[in-house]
Amino acid sequence: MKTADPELMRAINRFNVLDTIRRHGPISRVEISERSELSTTTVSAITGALLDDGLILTRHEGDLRNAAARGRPRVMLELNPDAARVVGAKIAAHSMVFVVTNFCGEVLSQLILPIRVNRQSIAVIADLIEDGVRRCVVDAGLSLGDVDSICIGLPGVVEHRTGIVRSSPIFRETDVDFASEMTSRLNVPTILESDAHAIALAHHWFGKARDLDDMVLVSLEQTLGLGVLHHGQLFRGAGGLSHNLGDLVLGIGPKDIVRLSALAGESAILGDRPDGGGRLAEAMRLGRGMALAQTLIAAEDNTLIAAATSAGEAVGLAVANIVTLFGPPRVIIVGSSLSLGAVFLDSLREAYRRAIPSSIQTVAELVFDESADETWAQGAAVVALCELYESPWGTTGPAPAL
Amino acid sequence: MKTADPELMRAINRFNVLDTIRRHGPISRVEISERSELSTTTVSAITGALLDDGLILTRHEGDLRNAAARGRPRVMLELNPDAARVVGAKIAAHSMVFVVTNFCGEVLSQLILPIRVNRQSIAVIADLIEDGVRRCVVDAGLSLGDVDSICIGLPGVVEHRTGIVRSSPIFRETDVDFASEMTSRLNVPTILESDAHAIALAHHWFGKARDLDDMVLVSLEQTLGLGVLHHGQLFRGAGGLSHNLGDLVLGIGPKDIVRLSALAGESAILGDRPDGGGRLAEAMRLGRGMALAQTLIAAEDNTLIAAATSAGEAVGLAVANIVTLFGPPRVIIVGSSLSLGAVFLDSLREAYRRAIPSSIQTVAELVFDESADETWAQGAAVVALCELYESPWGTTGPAPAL
DNA sequence: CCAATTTTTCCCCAATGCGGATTAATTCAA
DNA sequence: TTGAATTAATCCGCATTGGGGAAAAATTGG
Repeated sequence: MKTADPELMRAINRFNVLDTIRRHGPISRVEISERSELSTTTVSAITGALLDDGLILTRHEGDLRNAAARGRPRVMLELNPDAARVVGAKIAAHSMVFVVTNFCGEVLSQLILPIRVNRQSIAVIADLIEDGVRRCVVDAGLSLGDVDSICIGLPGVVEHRTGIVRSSPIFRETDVDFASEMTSRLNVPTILESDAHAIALAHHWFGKARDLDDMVLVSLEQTLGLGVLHHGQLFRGAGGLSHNLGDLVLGIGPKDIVRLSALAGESAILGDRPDGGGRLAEAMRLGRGMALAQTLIAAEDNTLIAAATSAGEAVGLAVANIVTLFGPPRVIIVGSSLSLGAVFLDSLREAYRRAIPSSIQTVAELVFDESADETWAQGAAVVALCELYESPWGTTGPAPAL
Repeated sequence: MKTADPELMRAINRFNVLDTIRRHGPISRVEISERSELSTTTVSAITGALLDDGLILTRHEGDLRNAAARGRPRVMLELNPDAARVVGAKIAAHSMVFVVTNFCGEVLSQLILPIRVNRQSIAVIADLIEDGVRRCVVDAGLSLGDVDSICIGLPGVVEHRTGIVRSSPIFRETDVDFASEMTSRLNVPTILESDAHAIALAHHWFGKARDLDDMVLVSLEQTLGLGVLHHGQLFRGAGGLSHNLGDLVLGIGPKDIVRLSALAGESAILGDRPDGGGRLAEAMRLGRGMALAQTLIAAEDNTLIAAATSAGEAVGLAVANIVTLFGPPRVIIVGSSLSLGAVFLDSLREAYRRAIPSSIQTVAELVFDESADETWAQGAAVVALCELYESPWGTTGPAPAL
């Protein structure tokens, strides 16, 4: 258990104030005090320190109170966008996306590399990522020295705490200490996170969960991932494991176990087609599988429609089970499989409707979101920013260890 | 978000010290200091306050160091068993169990009432519980005034935070504010908890999870429940909901959804028998169903063996899915269904073995436990004690509000 | 009986958050 | 233009916390 010294107290309140400023745009000290339930004195002290550290800025306008406001006008505070820069990356089987963001999480530059990293050696993948990071940083008009932190989002089972990739569809090996590898290559603190966790946090900051501190996100990419937000924080299982949704068992067939990934994984939907496999296989290899599938479904490709339908059904059941376990007010479903379109979605919704127990029917709402590629990378950047927000920084406090 | 004042800091450290003393028996101040990473000065101050408050006792013996220990001997500290008394209750369909425990959670008296409360009105159930609590307290040689807190463990979906029973197989109504009802009846602070959460905490304090701060417990009673311990605390979903495992979907049949409760619920295993239903139905009504089932299985009742087998299979799959999601180091499985014996257990283990993904095959170990009835009630008592431990109490601090 | 050793406490310090008084910056009315 | 009213932000002093180092306490070994 963590010992509670004044330093911790400080860190907690400091983080709360900073987070309040981030969430509620330009905001006055009084309002921070109301929202955070800290006294105005304390807020003043903390914002003073944050100003000294250059993490926030004052702005003498934008007071939105009743125009007939008497008295001393409020000074609005907002994040200093230039207080830090981070790099976020999303590595998928057929593409890599990089973004550089400022302290607010706003994208300064982005780089999409449609490169197949699938099953390359670790060294090659690390090379490609290193290159992508460096290029994206240069595109933003910066150098690596200006970057405070890097976060790489990966599919699979990623141990955030230790920076080890337990297993990932894009790695041949397991238990790879990839965070250390990238940190020493780039000479910038680099952390890892599951791609599902990254996009979940992106939705909490910018997307469809801005208003919620509890929610669940299901990502349907090559790998099926899960992100659980609990009291505003990512719920990382014991030891910081991410969740690997594809391994969920949906039923037990006559001969073997039926897993979710076997019904709803990208390769399950698109692969193993008796006819016309050539084009689709080729598209899949290039990461364009879902786009082509959309076209084929529009052309009433019955094999594919059947696959999409059963995939939707499987995901609907899995989501219902997750809602049963976690009872979140909202479930956000993202990922490339959404582009399969109505066939998939209707099937998913219908299966969910049937599977969700009536007692919690109204608890959760389903939300679908087809995020752009860079949103995923932005999510990774947010993971990095979160750590910066919590770090001690600054002028005050005993050890400004940086 | 909670504001971090000195009071909170105090509360955290105080709780840590108290919890360390509870867990590690008679223990010296130095050792507390080592374990909690607080300075000896702070430990001394806190233990001083705890001694003043009468929550702990000194003992001038039992120093287990090297006998040839020089210097001032350590003074051992331990919980004061008489610092408080709580009542824990477990309400099931066919029986109620009450215990009175001391501050250590040791049972002072217990009362088992084999009464069917199933589907009685709320008022009648409340009457029965009130009576049970009063009797059990008297049995312990106490009066209600000596009781500091009461916790009632119930099957179903229980909102601990608000004290509302969302749905329970023993209640006809839903959304019952049962905590208020019992508090006003007994005039002692009364809280609720799901029975699965209660037994999970009991295992953390006294049972098979003493050594772990992360684990999952699956309870197989009339209702199928889940308790998740995360960093030493019960993981309560958003809003403090308990989990209702029985609603999990295991597959989708040709005509309808197949839920876990339909395969592994008590009534699913024992009910709907074409032959010999009379005796079993009668036994079930009296809550002796599982005991009789054990006998029948030993006598090679094939219908029942089949039911137990498929129930085990279903639970095995569900447990595998839960391990996939939470990745706990240990899963404890408890509940009356365990008494079905090897048929059930072997089937469960085999299904689990088949269903658990190979990547996390070694993460979790399965442990089975047939706890006595009073252990469940003791778990409820522990829930009550946990709240007492966290409450401010005492001589120090600004407001000794009691 | 004294030295050595170990535990526990005492004294003082730095840091924190808070309450009340004070200062700052503005609007409104005369 | 000036002063009163009003609201925001800060300053000062207080209580509380935990921590470090010195001192006291309680033993054992010679």
